[in-house]
Amino acid sequence: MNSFKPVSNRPNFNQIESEIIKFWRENKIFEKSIELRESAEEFTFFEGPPTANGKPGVHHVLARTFKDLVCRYQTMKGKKVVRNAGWDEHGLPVEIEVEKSQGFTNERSKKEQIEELGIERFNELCAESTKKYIDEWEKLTERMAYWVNFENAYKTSSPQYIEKVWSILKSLNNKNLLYKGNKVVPWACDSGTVVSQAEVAQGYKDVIDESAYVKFKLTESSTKSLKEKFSISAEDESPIYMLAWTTTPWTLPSNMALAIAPDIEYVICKNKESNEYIIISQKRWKAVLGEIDWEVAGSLRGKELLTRKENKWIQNSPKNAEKACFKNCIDQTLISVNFGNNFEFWDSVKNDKDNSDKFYSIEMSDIPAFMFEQWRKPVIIKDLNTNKEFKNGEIKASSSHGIKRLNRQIELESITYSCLFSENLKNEIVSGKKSADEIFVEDSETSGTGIVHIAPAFGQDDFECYQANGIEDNIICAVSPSGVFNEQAPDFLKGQSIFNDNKKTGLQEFVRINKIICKELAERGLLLKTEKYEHSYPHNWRTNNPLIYYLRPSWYVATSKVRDELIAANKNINWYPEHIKEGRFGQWLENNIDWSISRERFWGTPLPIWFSERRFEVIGSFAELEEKINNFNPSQKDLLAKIKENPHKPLIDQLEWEEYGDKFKRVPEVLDCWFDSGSMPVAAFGTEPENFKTADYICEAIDQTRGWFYSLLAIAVSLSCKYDERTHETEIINNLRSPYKNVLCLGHILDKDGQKMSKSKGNVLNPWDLFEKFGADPVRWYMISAVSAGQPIKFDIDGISEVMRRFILPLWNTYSFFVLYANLDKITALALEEAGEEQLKKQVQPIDIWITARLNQTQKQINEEFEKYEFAKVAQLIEKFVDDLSNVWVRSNRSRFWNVGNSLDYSAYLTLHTCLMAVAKMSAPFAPLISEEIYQNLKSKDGFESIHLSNWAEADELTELENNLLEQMESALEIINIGRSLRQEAKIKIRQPLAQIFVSDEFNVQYFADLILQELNIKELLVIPASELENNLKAQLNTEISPELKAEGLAREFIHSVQNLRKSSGFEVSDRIEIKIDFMNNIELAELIKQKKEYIMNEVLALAWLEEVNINTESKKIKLDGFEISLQLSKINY
RNA sequence: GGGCGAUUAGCUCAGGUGGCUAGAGCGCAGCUCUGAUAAAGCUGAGGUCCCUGGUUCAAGUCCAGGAUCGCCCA
Repeated sequence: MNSFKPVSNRPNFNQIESEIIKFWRENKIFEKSIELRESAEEFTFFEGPPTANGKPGVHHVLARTFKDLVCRYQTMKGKKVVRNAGWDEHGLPVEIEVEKSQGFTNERSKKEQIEELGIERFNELCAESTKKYIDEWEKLTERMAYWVNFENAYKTSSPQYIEKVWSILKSLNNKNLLYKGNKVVPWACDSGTVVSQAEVAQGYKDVIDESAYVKFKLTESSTKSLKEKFSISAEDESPIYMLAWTTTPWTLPSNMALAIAPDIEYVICKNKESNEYIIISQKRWKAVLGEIDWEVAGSLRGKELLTRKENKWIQNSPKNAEKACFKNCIDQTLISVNFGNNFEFWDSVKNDKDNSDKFYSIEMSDIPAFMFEQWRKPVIIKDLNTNKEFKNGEIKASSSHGIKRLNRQIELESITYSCLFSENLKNEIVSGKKSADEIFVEDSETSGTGIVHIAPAFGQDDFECYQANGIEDNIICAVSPSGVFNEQAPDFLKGQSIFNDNKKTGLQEFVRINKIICKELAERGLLLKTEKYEHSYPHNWRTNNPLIYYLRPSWYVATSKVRDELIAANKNINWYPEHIKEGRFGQWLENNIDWSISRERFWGTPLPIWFSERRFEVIGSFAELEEKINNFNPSQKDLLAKIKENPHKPLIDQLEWEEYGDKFKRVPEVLDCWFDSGSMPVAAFGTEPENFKTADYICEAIDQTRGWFYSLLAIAVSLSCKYDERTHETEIINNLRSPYKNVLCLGHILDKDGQKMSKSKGNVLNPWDLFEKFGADPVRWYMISAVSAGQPIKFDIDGISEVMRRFILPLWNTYSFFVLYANLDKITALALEEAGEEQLKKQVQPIDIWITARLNQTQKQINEEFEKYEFAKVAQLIEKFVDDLSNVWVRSNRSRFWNVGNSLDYSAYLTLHTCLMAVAKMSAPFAPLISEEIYQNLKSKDGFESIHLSNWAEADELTELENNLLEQMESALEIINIGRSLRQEAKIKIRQPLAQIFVSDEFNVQYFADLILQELNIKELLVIPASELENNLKAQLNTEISPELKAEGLAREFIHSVQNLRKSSGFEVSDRIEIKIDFMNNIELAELIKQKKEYIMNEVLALAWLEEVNINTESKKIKLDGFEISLQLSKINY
């Protein structure tokens, strides 16, 4: 009977792994791995919920590999690692999937088609769609050996989850961080819906529109002050116009401002006949106005057009930003090391024309140190208090160094102009934060005028420019959602559609309305000219009608109010790779704007906001809703009961009540699904919003910096803060903490040529195929070791084969070697344990201690790298150890396992057993299946039920002897290499034994001289002083070959030929043979060979030796020392 | 347009805080060993460290500018 289960040396990992998985399932090993640690410290992991309405792909395998390995590692480290799955069930992707499956056509509005089907039915289909692939996901997850609890999975569409999300929204509202605002979105007037960005991208078409050059007349006072600036006589009473260019004249009735850019050069031109003045960019006046009728009367930069009123620095934090009111300002960005108010010093530094290196010393605690990020001139600033030096360019604004970004606010006196269609109303010209050059093609030579017409209702840039410049008036939007001019429009437009149908195509266009508006402007003397302009314009890809950008009401979380707190919370997060922290994620936080959380869609968490004409109320739970209904509309009790089961649209939209005269209805929107998943630290655990749970570890791909990583942090931080509307201060009311401590941010998977994987390119890999061909562990190992985590990975199937050849198979071969001989020697795991110390002491050899030391060393290194999340390095270290084990230790100790009736070499078995068990354990988080297989076979009966229930190994300190042996082995391996190259140089094969090797005394070869002699086939090793070696060599050979050595060499040469013949004849290793030899009259050679006859026969397992002349049949000619002889082998039974 | 990352051998990738002759695996070529036998080892060739400037005694590494590729956001 075998002690160990026999191991195939041609393993089918797919099958082996599947059996391990079955073993885990049947014995509930995953459950036990948590129960076992019941009272242990917790290590919390959050699973980012995937949308399960598609099949999982290799990128999911990648993320899950890295999720799993940390959890397994921490479990083995003794932590209790609870990990529940999660499903993101809401959102647009699900809706689109259902639209497709319903065969909704593109010709008609999808909104209409959904309403035709019924929102109730539609949402039912959405709910079903998310369940469709859950089975597939669970199977793949199990097969790839990702341990996660599906039974306790959180689901974002479950009533319990939705209720907790509501409680968050209510809490945010209580903290004054929820508000209703506006957002400019792509809008389809024909179907009355928002169009997603992805759909917009599909619908761009080239169209020709009538563009207009429009004259905006300055008010009297602005005309006067500008004339002063341009040194134009005050007696000249001609009007001044600003010239703006637009491709959408239909937005002109909604004009609210003009934007200019600080650094564009503007000219004021005078018409030679009419004497009127026009301001336009210097680069464009000739092309637009022409030199025939116009001449330049002066020029100024954009920032000089506006009068400087005040000059101050402010910190660009949301609090100050609000107070400072960015009205009409030009700002420059500085970095402050220490906040203060001595600006003259810095201006003088900046204006110093000397370009040589300067050393400015100041006391930074007293005087502010501002550094222009854009400074070209090298400047070193020394803080006299701390003696710390700062170079400009070295410091970047980052909250982590206490260095803040400052803006220079130059408040400007505004220029005002008369509204186009109502001379009594005035608008302003703005410049500064978001100005013309950012909105428009910067100071173009080919189009525009350098002055941009701002209609905040019809462009995101316009809207931001308007808001950023702090103009607080209500936004004019003269067009209704259906595309008809409303009561805000001038009389001649009211009630007219902005569209007309093209007579040929039947499609909508702006041609008619643009003509009407231009005609009116011309009559008012405000139109310079029109021009046909061809440009790319977004269209509704379903109906082919033009889209407009349109201001829609939207609900926001005021995350910009907690920007500093977000940045502060980020400080305590460990990011892997580290650059994400201050880079991609940090930058994103620094530029944080309010989060628009409402979506005009159907399938999502309904916003729990009910509004009346006077106010709105946020409902935080079903109980609150019940209270409202009980008190104010008991007739809907039954409805409410249904809603508690399924709180989705459309049912919930019917809930309404009248409270002391206020009629409350629900807002129709649903919630951004990122808010759902970001709520998970509260909603998945059912805690109170402020007591959200914190993960020790999360892991997703890099696209989640703007997705889940952000939504988690934004919600958690907002819940920890409160905004005071009166003082405009944000106050931290809770411990400010991030909902996660460590984030591993993975790169994307690309195909082997670096192309994105996509269905259309046909380069998508199916994980199942990979598992079947290689097994899950080799795939996991490849993903971990191919690149350092965080880099994009070029996924190459050949890379998996390489992992197989480089690591998995050598490990497996070593394992199979052990089992093969242990079984022959009837050694059991128990016997090894019992033999223990004493046997070891008797039989231990230096090389055993060496490999154990290597093991210890490796363990120590990987423990360190694991803590640093350097998993690729861990894999590398394990690979190197297995290489040493297989190619150094096993290779030179094989004979110890060929027990020929002697006493067993327990030390050899013990050493190899120890190493294999240790490798299995250290690989267990990466390759959980194969390591389990090895563990199960090698463990003794009272071992752990599973390797994943066992404990992670700590490294012992190396003893002096161990350190010494590590060093000696390095020397020995080096000498062996030198010896081999010396042999090659002297053209003497290793088969030819040599008498001596001389080794420099710089090497210590006390313990491994035998190893060197064995590997190099040399009889004697002599250590001599380095000075006695020729040519500074570190070792030298005695290349004299005595007749005795010659005979031995020939014998080995002969053996080599016989072995090759054995192999090519297809004999088994253990087959016994008969040799027939024809020496072909080479008498001397024959004599030499025959001297070693016994040795040779023994080596090649020959039982018979026949010397014949003229062997004909099947004989094989071989060359030996330049002479030819003939051989014939045959198998014999014994 | 903005942000982030990457660019090192034929291929895939390592190379904190500047420091000997820039490394590994694969591939290629040559050689070797074989009682782990469709396994294994050794040696070699192969580099303008993307380019240009700068700092330094010293730059793959730091700084500035540029090129190309990728990702994210407009």
